[in-house]
Amino acid sequence: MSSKGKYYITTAIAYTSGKPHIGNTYEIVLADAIARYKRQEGYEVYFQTGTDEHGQKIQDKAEAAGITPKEYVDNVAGKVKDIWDLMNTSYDNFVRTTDEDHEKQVKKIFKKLYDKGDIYKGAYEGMYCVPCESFWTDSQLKDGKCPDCGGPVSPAKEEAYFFKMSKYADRLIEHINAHPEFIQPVARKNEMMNNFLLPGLQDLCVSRTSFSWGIPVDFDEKHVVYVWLDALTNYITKIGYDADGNSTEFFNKNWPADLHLIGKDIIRFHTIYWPIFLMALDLPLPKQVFGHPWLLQGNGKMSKSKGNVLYADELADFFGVDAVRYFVLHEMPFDNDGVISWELMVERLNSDLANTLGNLVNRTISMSNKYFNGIVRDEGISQEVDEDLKQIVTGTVSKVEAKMAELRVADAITEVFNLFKRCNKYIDETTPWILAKDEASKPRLSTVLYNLVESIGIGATLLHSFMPKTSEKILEQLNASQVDYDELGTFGHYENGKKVVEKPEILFARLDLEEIMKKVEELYPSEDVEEVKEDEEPGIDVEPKDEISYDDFMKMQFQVGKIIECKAVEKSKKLLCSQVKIGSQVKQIVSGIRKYYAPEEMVGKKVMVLVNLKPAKLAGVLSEGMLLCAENDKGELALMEPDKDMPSGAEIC
RNA sequence: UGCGGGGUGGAGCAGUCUGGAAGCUCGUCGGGCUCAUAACCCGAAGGUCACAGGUUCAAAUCCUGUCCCCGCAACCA
Repeated sequence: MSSKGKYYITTAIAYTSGKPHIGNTYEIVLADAIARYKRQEGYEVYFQTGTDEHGQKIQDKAEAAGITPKEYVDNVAGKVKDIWDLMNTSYDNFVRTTDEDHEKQVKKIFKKLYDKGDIYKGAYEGMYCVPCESFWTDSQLKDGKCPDCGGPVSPAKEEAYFFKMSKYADRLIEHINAHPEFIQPVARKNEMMNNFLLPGLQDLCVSRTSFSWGIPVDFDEKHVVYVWLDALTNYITKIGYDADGNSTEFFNKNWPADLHLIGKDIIRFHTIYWPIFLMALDLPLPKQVFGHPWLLQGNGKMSKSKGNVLYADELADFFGVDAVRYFVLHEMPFDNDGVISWELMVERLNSDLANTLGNLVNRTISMSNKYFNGIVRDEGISQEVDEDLKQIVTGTVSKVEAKMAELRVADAITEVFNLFKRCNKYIDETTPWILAKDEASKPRLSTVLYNLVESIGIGATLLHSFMPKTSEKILEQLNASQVDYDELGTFGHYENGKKVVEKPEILFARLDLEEIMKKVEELYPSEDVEEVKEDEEPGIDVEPKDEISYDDFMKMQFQVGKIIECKAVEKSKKLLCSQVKIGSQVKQIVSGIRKYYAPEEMVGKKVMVLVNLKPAKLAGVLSEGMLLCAENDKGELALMEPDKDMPSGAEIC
């Protein structure tokens, strides 16, 4: 097979702040499916992935763990790589932003852009919180205090380097308009244009002095290169780019990238900042950036604090690697977030993998053994019904190809499974068990089984990009080899007279949902705490605050307030504005409880009020106090009402 | 409130750009079959395509307005 040219594909590099969950893993599997398919098609594929290892967060985490940042990222990068390997992903290069060659080039790139005048030294201005070492804009401040720690902030300036984004904006707008395929899915294009490009780009801060775990700016060592210029450049540095003009042959061959596969949250950085960096370096832009949707967990977003994070390795323990690959590849909508849960996994595995595919292979091999001792031979006794089968089977490759060209991987898999479904139907149409009863129809039966084996062989070949191990297992059992890609549109590759394996191996055993759920609960005992309602309430823990003195406590005035009027704040989704009678006076208090209380039901309630809180405006409405609420771990709120009736104004102490 | 996404048979989605017989998967019900992992095959029920106007011979699709949901952002004192 002659080469169709090069294909350079990358994933985003994973941030090494912790072990990647199934949502992160989805990206590498998706990239792998595309890479494998392109290879099968005959492209010379280069597939790069890796880890992003600098930044404050990592420095902090390492410090907390009492190890050096490098030790910390070595550990996490190892975990990332282990999961990528477990998922059987065929990357060619696993890069790390702490690699020496990368760091060297980033320094050079920074210098080059500085010399060119695209990077200039300026100052980052804003309100600064000393303990948090963070800058905040006025709008980020909470009541004039640091939103993180609530401490005081003061105006400050931090010296920083900036990149002149605006200089290249027009060129980028032109490029995006001229290349509608550049940003995928297309809907994202308008988002980028309307939100960022057309209103005018702000210069981007590309250095920091507030932490040290990064690549130093080599002509100004107290600065480190800030994330994007460090991370994005891996796409060029790690294939041989040299800022001094001595880039390798390999780089010249592979750049520009054919596809950057990334999450939808970082589309902006890949379709605006990255192209502009490349323009500044006089390099061509990547051909396509695809921002894939998110994989979410059934009951809400995956989050570590909720303890409902799914990890690829745990899923693989239950279902096997290829089943997990199948799920994430097939169940993700093209431009909508997808959902994963144990229940859905079991359902897909049973209906698609066990029933449709596994059972098909199993029954075909069983029949071959039963009727012909495993020998597969086309006796040339064709009937009309064969034609439709052959047409579907040989037509699948072009359908898959069309879907893959649009990166619609889920649809491509569906096409492959349609082939298998057609085979199941063919068995019913030809009723081999009836043919077997009559010696005279044995030749026909032989042809039927040949057609099945051949069809499954073609299907298994097409399945290889998505489920490589399963594909190999099927071919092994058929005693067949992969059909050459260019031959997939024709029928009759299986060599007459070959023998399938004697005992078919179950590819995917049907699973019992209840059993799986039982095991899941054993694995996550914390989860069934929620299930057991009858038992004593587990209670929740919150972040402890610093001890306060009795004087501190006495500074706060709590009173019973009676809500005499309440309405929704129009400009807001969350806020209610209440008139609260406290003794003889009436205060207006705004609270973010609209989700839990209707304005009508608020009226008449007697609630606990923090009275002497400094008034502030919320959504433009003045609020002169705070209605106190209890909050559970889901963030649901409940007002505090006195246990016995108390007059408004009664002090709470 | 701003930006974005969405509202299509019980569930999850496609179809909307480029109007032209409402489709897929799962589930449910009925039937068939027995080679196979209680699987496979066939059939059926079930939808005012959020709502209201408009354009058109024709609208899920185009235009106008409204309602609801989700994410992000601002305010959740």
